[in-house]
Amino acid sequence: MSIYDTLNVEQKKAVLQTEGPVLILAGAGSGKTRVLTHRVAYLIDECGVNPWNIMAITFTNKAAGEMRERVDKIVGFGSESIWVTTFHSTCVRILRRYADRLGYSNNFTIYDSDDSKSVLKNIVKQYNLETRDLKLRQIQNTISKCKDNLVTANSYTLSSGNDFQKQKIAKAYQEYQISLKKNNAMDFDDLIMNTVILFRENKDVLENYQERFKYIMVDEYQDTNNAQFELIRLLADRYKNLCVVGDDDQSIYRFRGANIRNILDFEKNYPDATVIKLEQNYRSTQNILDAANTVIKHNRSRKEKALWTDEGEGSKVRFCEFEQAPEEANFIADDISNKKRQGKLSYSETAVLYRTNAQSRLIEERFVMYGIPYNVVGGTNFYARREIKDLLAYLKTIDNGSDELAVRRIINIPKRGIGATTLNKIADYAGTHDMNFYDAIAHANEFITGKTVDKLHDFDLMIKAFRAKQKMMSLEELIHDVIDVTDFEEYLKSLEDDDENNGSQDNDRRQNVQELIGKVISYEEKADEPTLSGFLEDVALVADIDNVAEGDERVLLMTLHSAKGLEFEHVYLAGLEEGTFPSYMTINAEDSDPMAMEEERRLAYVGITRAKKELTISCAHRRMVRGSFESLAVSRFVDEIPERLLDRSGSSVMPSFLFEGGDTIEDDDDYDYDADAYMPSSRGNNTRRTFGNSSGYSGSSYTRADYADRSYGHKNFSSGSAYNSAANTSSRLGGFKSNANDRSSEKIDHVPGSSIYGPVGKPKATIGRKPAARTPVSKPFIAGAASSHKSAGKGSLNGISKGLQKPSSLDYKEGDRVSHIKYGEGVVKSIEDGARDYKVTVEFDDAGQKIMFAAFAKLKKL
DNA sequence: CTTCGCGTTATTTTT
DNA sequence: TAACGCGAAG
Repeated sequence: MSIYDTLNVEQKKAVLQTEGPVLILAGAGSGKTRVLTHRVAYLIDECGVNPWNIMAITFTNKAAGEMRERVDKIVGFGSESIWVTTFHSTCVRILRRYADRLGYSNNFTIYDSDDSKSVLKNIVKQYNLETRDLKLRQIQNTISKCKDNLVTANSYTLSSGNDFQKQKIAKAYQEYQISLKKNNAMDFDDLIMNTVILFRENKDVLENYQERFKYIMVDEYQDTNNAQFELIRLLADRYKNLCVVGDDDQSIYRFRGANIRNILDFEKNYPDATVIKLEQNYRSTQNILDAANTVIKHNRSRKEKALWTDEGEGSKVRFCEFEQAPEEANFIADDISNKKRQGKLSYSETAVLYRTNAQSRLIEERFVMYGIPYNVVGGTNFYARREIKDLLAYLKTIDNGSDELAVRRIINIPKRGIGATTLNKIADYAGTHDMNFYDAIAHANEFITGKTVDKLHDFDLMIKAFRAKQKMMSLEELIHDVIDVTDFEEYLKSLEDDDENNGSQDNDRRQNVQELIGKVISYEEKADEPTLSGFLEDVALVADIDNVAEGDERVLLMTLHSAKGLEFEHVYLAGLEEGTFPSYMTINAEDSDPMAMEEERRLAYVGITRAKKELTISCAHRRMVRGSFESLAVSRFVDEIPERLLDRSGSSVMPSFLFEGGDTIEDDDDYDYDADAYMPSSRGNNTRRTFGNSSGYSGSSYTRADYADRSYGHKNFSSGSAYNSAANTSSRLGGFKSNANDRSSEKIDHVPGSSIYGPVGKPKATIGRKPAARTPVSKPFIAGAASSHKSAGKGSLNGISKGLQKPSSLDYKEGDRVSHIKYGEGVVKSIEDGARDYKVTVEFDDAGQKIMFAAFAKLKKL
């Protein structure tokens, strides 16, 4: 029996059809990766194709990595010479060889969207291009869209005609490209477009690659944009052995230029294409598939198909409605923790999906309270974090002096007293003397006087020293040296003080730096010939999802977009409300752009089909949206699921009378922390049911007494919870909280209209412990790097263990003399209770006054 | 040059 | 809500 006998009829057909264009319409969970890998094996083993001639393209490194792994397993020999990569890295590889043909040097840098935004910002400012109805963001989007469609700056300019707005954008586009070239940089979109241009203008290069890639496979084809389509078309033009795999129902990247017509019109572009539909699903239960099928049926632009399984019905899709968003979050945490305790679920097989990243916050808070370990995928990309970008800018400057953006970023980090005026002078000089920004610094004495010259000179010397050292050092040593020489620690400290002051607590910065070092180390281990440029390139093309470690005993929180391609036994789809999902942007644009709603629906389809065994959908009728409260109706996508598939018994909607009267929630900024004062519990007998339709209110059977009763249920919760922080427990007894770490006690009673929502005004009332910091305590990238190396952050620092780590007291107090490893001895001036840790102010004998975190400062009492 | 504080404003998804 | 930009003051 051969490996191909394990495939079903359609899958087999897809594997055996090796010649000519092939379109595989692979529904969610239909085993497309299996098909692709088997197809590769078949080409090599049975058709005698040289692995060298095979290319498989995906969108994310993660997908590429998985494919690579599986191909390696199934292909005996030579699998390493198959190109299994992403679109972007494919293009980088090609451009590294031939960028000179486009007037770039081959060691060009890659700009992420932040980088390109700041380049654009300068241009927009310089030429006064921003107006009331033309914002930077819009300009950036338009330029990006142009590139997705292979419209160059010149052709856009020609097409702008008399349109004033277009002319402005055209000017920005032109100048932007000039800047990029001057900086020897390409943005993400350039990578694709420039490769296409390279191919179009250099027949020899194109032919070279056409000969090489005789068999091309493209995964997630529904997400290709026009430039990617053209890239593939060119490459496959000679042999036409192009196999694309995708699912039009999972096309969710239109906003990024993906063109669903690429997959819908494949047969038009390749009339002799073989089309194969994979509809048997090996992932989910029939109920889940039915829900997905009926929802997606509401779309018009799609190829008819329906998923089925022979795995059986499974349980119904649970739909739970809540009055307030925090209740919803609480329900999810409670439900997961119950099921976990009963052995019905494993964290690693559980995910919470939502439409927007902002929604993770409430859920994280609850997870911390319940002690549920989790990872948040997405949000701010690791490499977009300030301290990481700063360090990378140093490395970029050392690597490639023509990257003005990088130089500008670090020239005054840490503060060196080099300000805007000086930067402008440097830029002017560079401009008039036709040299790049960094090189102009060496001529500072020609256009600047006084102390600033010395400062610039020092900076220049420092960079040059790094460059010299780089030749003798490993990358790891280099980055350590940069951190030492620049006193980066001190800089981080100042950042963390800021973090505290403005309430944002993105302060795992030190850990992030450790993480970056870990990535440097693992890069050096895995790369054949590690170079600084190589590292920077690796780093430029990673997405957050790439670092998600599987099998971690953690619940994953992520957006629906990030979840594509993944599967979990238990999936919680949160925030199914009109305005949240579908997003209000889409609803507003419904008339002018009906396709947007279809895309939103596909997103719902993606979400539903992530679930293997159990799907729980939830919504809240009121939710805080950018600072104010909004009332929201149940999402149309819920209504599109047939009633027979739904189990609505978990709902818990508060009666509307609680919101009547003068006590408007909008006025109360403590609301979101205090919501658990009325938190219902699905445990025990306290669960109430809401009957009737999705409006939620009409069927409510609550009374005031019920409500009080539910608050009582709250107490049950705390004693039975796995989370046993003293602070947390005490908060629930009799409505008083008495938290050792809190400065005051506030009464919380359960009477509607008074302080259910907490006292008005500052200081913020906190129940139990303080809410989770905005930034999750542990990040996916930690797991990623930790698995590859022994780097810091490896520990089991999930939300809760960190929460409990906080010492209940310090062994020193105000007025005590303490010693610090770096600053020597001093006197404690004050101790303040910060969100995560104590903030200690110390007046050092030599170093002066410093504010530091207790856990980090490791002060010793004398 | 740097810091602070105020007013404004923008809100989706991200390779 | 939070991030940003701007102007004024140190």
